[in-house]
Amino acid sequence: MRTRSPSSSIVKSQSKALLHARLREHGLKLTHQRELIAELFLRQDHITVEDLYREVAKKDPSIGIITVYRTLKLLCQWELAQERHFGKGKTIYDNVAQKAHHDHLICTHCARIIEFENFQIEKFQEQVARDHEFHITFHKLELYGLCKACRRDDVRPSRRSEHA
Amino acid sequence: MRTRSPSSSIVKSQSKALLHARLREHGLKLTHQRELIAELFLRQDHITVEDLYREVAKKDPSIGIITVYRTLKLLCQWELAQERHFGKGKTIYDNVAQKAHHDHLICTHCARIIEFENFQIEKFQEQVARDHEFHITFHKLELYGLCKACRRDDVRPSRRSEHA
DNA sequence: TCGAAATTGAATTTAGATTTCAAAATGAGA
DNA sequence: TCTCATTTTGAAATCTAAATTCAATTTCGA
Ligand SMILES: [Mn+2]
Ligand SMILES: [Mn+2]
Ligand SMILES: [Zn+2]
Ligand SMILES: [Zn+2]
Repeated sequence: MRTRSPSSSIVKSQSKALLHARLREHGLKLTHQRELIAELFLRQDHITVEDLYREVAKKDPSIGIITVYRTLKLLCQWELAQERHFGKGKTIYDNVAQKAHHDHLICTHCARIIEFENFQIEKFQEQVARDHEFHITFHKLELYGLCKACRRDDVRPSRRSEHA
Repeated sequence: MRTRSPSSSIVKSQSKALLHARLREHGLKLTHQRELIAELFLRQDHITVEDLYREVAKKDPSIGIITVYRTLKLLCQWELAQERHFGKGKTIYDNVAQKAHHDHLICTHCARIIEFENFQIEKFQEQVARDHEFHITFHKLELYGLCKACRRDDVRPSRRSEHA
């Protein structure tokens, strides 16, 4: 992980300004729903619609999950978010507002997601593409397995079940 | 692509023997539905349930798509098939009966899938894992872009629409 | 403040996949 | 070859994530 999310109050003011700017650019309206959803989304790294909806509902239970879907779609269009499909489950939205391209290590035991980038891998990807006269526009590299914490747990099988 | 599917008649007899052996091992019954579905599946590289169902229906329209789902699930359990989720669309079933691990180049224009393997990339993946004290159990590397044919077409925009 | 235009939330729909269940088939043993 | 317990099948129903529809509400520039 290269970038760390800045402190909550900075995120809050920055994300509000960012959101307002993007909305104006596109002739869209600033609603309190969009404001809250974007603020909570931009405060974290990776989240599902369901989980973000739950967070949103804590602050304003009148907001519908469908508005969460729609707001995340907007954030994707503006490249503040990116859809990810790890495993076969629900879509995970990656907060890429302060991040460059990166790939992921995904723990199949506790669902932790670790970000990384490796330029050597990317160079060999280009080599593979050249060999096949292929032109890469984007790529996904996902490494699944056990994170540091879950590897430790593995030697104590009794603790396995306390993980998601 | 390292392995090429052998000629149809060899595949047919081989796949029937293979299927029969696996079914016996697991105390399951050899039905003509399973025989046809497996034979047609093992004859190609990558296919969706829908497309395989269409192939099956040409030979025996009485077979239900649900049996195609169920048979592919069996083939996956026996590691003759593997589910892949390219893009966000339907599941693609990869015929891995004669293949070792490999990754994919996916053309976003014509949907062509090219298989490759690159040991240097895999080595750097292990390096990344070591850096994060992570233990990789499996991975996915997908390179999206334009294949050789579609790059050529791109300089003649009028031909674009003839592709899927 | 007004009012056109955008946005919202609930209900409905879609799409892919899974589950349920009665009828049909398979195949081991007689 | 016949019997019959067990497995398998196909259709329909169900499930889940996500998209669409639409009347009511909100936003924001004039
Ligand atoms: Mn990420
Ligand atoms: Mn493949
Ligand atoms: Zn873990
Ligand atoms: Zn192509």
